[in-house]
Amino acid sequence: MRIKDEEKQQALFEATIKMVNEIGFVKSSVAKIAAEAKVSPATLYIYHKNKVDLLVSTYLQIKKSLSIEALKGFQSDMDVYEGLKLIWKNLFHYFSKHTDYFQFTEQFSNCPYAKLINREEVDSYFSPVFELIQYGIDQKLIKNVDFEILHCFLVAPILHLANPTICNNFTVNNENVDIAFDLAWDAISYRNN
Amino acid sequence: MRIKDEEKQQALFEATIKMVNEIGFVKSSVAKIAAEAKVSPATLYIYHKNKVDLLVSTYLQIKKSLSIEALKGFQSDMDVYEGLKLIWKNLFHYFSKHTDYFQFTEQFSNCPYAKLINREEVDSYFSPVFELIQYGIDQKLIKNVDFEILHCFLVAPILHLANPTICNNFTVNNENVDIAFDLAWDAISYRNN
Amino acid sequence: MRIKDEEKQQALFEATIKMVNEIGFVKSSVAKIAAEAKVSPATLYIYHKNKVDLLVSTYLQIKKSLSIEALKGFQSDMDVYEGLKLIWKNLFHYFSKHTDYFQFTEQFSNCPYAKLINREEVDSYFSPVFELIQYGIDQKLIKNVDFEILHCFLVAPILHLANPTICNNFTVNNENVDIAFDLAWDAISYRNN
Amino acid sequence: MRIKDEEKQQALFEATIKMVNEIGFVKSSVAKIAAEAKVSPATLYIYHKNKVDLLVSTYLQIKKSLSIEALKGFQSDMDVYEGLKLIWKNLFHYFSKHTDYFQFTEQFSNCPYAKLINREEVDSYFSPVFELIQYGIDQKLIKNVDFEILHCFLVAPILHLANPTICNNFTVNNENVDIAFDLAWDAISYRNN
DNA sequence: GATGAATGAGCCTTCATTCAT
DNA sequence: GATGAATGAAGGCTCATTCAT
Repeated sequence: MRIKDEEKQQALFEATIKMVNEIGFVKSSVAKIAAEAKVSPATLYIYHKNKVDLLVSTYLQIKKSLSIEALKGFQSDMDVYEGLKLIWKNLFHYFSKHTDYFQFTEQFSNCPYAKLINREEVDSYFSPVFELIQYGIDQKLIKNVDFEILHCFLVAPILHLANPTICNNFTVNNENVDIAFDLAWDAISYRNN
Repeated sequence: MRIKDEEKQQALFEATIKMVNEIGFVKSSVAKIAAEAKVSPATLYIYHKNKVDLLVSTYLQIKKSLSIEALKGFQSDMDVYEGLKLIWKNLFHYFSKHTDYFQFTEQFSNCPYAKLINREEVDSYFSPVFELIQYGIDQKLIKNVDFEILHCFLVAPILHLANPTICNNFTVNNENVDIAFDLAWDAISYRNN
Repeated sequence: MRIKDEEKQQALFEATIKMVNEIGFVKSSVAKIAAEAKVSPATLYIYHKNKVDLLVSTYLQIKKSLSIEALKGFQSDMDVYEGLKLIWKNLFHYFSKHTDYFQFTEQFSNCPYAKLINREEVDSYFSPVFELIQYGIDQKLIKNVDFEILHCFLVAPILHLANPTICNNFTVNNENVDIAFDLAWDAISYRNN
Repeated sequence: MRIKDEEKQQALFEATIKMVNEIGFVKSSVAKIAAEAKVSPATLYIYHKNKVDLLVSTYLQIKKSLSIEALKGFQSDMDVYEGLKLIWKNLFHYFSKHTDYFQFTEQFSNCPYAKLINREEVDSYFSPVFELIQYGIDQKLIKNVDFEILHCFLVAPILHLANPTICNNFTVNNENVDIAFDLAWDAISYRNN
């Protein structure tokens, strides 16, 4: 008996992302993805129940790895400002390094496949961030407004600026990333003037 | 020669949006869209060169109407804060009223069809906003940072908060919209402490 | 607008029977049937909802035409012996003339597709025969036994003898058909010795 | 070298019959049959050259066991009437006990797989019956007509009445079986009135 | 002997588009 | 202009069979 080939699994993961980014969900057929992964279409079905399962699990795998990278170096006793800035920079770094992964998830979250995701589970990967924000609110460092508002000022700008499909006039470098964070911080933090 | 039927045109527009929102680009076939519009597939080709043309022109039509609504009541001599707030509220209002249009464009902009759009043209619909921001910078009311950064803090949060696919715990009402704008304003405006 | 083509319909009917007889249900793909009918696979789906519908409606059409041929020349006031003999001969004649139709129905009735048929409806095509048998019973010309037993002695032998797949040593000619009917008659009729 | 596992062999035999009866030849894939037998598809190929071989040998095995059961208690010096009646009852008994085996063979004999069977060989299993009929003819107890006619009146009714796919209004019990045999006997025997 | 992995070929069906009326 | 019929190509998926362990 042959054993399941980890390389094929990985090749399918990469091929899926590549094809979806290059030609979109609409034209990314199983045949093309399999060809890109140098695997038979039938083989794909050993690793995934069907096409949707392939796409969903690709998405989840990216989100998982993203959450790990996002929290790299983070400690729960960090200063709120420092903590959020670290995560902000980690996210930009991840998106710059894995533009392809990022593009895939953005396309995914904006199409009906998104409904197939258990949002709570994915959110749980990022719970330390949520806790940090809550701590900031409690400490009156962060405005006490609807959580989604805070969350969106901390996340949406990154997704926007790092996304070359949407925003192609922006250069992601240390300076710009720092500047952008300052805007985010000004948005959410208490002014004590 | 009979004249092209304005009603059919409109029916196709609405059907396209409905189908794409319900089942996504992937499964929205010409046949289904035509059926939804109560029109023959062949008829669709009288109004549009091909499927892509149908989608692209649907997108552009929405963007056009969006820009008109966004600028409703705006005057070029407006105060920067007031002007931006007006537009901010107009946008939220439009997205709440036309959730379906909005969803369509979000799905569109995040998939490869977006490459087919002449971005400059669409941006030109919104040029008064850009000019207002630039004026704010010149007047030292708004931070003098990369334009994309400012732009994204003014737009990305709206797209995030108003999008039920992404953000379903947020209630769009006057109070929340005002609060959110204050965060945006704090993000982009000069602090003079 | 083009109109539905009666010839294509008929070509599909014949092609289905031909393929199923030649290579069986297992290997009779939609592609092969369509090719045999000189029609695109897609065209088949204009005339039939799916493959099963094609097979079922082919079966029903044959059964309908069979019932018409079987009852040709039959009158309700006929002598029981003469009536049954007429039908018996009509059936043999039909099966000899349309061996292909016959083979198709036999293969169909013995496989799970048969479950999809509304038996009562098909039986209703043959109701005059059933009434004649019942009349024979009432007149004490035919044994008063379970109806299925009578029915099977009147039908099963024909299906057996006329079926070249099962019975290839038998020559269907007038003499043999008459002889066979005498056996059937002896089976079902009262002996008054 | 380990020895072939008799249990696996048997499991495949049963699984084949079960699947073919439940979903038909068309949908009975090797994978499904193997799964039903709790065996790997690859294992199946140790016991059978290919899929067709599996089906054919399943058919032959049933036919063999059928012939044994059919002739149980039969002796070559039996009275013609008694002999035929014994076999008639044995057949009904077998078909009632092994409805699944029976259904399989009926489906098999009516589809192109039947061509792969060496008919003479299968017939040879039943040669005592044929000899008995011939003896009956010689003794002028049985009509001297084409052998296939006699054969079909002795066999076709059983296959018809015992087959729930074709005939579902008939109750197989001792009384009905006896009555049916009387019809068969009346069909084939000389009348001496 | 036994097995799950692996596969090219083929399955049924739907696709975007054009034809003929 | 409007339409349902028509289609070759391609869609997702499963097939019978073999491979490698």
